[in-house]
Amino acid sequence: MIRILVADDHAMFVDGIESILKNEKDIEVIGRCYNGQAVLDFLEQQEPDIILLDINLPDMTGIEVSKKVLSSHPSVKILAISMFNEESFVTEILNNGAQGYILKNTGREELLKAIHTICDGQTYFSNDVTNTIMKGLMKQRKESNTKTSFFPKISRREKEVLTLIMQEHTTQEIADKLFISLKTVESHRSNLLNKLNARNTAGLVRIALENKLLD
Amino acid sequence: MIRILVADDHAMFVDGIESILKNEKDIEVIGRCYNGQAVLDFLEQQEPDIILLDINLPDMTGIEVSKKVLSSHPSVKILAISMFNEESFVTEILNNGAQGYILKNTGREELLKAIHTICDGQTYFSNDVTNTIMKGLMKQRKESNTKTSFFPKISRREKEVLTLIMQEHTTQEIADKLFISLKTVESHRSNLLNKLNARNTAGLVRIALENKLLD
DNA sequence: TGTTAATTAGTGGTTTTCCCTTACTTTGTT
DNA sequence: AACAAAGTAAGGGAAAACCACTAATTAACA
Repeated sequence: MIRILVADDHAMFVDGIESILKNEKDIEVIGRCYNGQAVLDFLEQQEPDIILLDINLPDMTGIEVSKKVLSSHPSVKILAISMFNEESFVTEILNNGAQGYILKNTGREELLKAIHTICDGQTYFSNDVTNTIMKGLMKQRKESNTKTSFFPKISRREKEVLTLIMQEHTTQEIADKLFISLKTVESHRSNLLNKLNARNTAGLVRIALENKLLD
Repeated sequence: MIRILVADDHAMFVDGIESILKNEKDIEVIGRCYNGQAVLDFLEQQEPDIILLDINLPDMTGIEVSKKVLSSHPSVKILAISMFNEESFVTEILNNGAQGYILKNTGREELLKAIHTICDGQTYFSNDVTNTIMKGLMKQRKESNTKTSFFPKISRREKEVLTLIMQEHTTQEIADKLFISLKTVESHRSNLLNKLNARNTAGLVRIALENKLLD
């Protein structure tokens, strides 16, 4: 028997879910919650196998709920449900412990399939969601390519200096390694700050990493 | 008519693909290549609609081939094919322009579906592959949670200071923002250097970004 | 209710980084 | 070849970061 807790602030939707699930012999809805706090309170009393968790609850986001639930009850499985097929939502909640993600327009068949799959310890995502994720993966490429071109070109020497800066070497150490004067390295640093629009070393390192200027 | 170039160093496999495709009226195999350079040479003469690209070619990786092909022929679509359902391979080639990724144990039906889908400008991934990606997405979380534990815990205040450091603020500015003394911020900086095992600001920022200590 | 960890702040000094300016050299373009 | 633009190289002086040490107050937690 799979014991399920439904967490969603729209009563109508919760009813819909329940009416779908009550015909299933091996599934039992053991509770319903209309906000995040109610979920946490419920877990103090009983532990369900799966939580059907809407990611847009009134008091806290599904991500917060997921985090808190798993830190106190790590064996509980979470199936995220949402109106929105938004890449940021999906990745966020997956990175915070959800075993699956389905959309609210999901039909009866798919809902049952998702529940059983997750109960078996596997993961489940509806097709729309996987498509979104995949597109997101590929979008990264285009964005990083266009972003990179915003910066002026970094010269060979500047790249060497920047690499050594990121390896935590001081200006003096870099000068010794490159067999040039301390003052020359300082010039390169200064030019790097201008080119990358950074105020100091912290910005230099951050911008270099965020834009993958080295490699 | 969809014009296809098959690139794989295993002749047997290329034969198999061709025998599947020759029964299709709307698909024509216009060439076969046994290494990456041959693909680039072929494109000088003719431009296919889709390249079925093995990611393990003898002379260069599928990623390199994909990069070069798309920089000179951006309208060509690439369907990556591989023996291995390895997350790193998949994400790598998706970030370098492939429109799809299927495994070599893929059947006739799925191959044709993938070709048609990609030809329509959409993307296609076999189910095994999407599962792998999704698992990878979730693994990030676990790994980062365990990796993080290598470092001593960073306190709330230290986190605030670190955030402001990464935003290129000076110690004085941070002190003003947090309404504490310059010397206090210096203490926090010093503690951060110790905790994260960094020699200077550069290391602080790099380690913080590489290990996603903030968010 | 202790004990530990965090936050705060100080003295006083050293090292490192940053800014502004000046040359000389390389590179690319007309 | 001529010229501009960019790269490389340095100097002095100011600002910022780092270091070692001490130490009081507060929060966390078992």
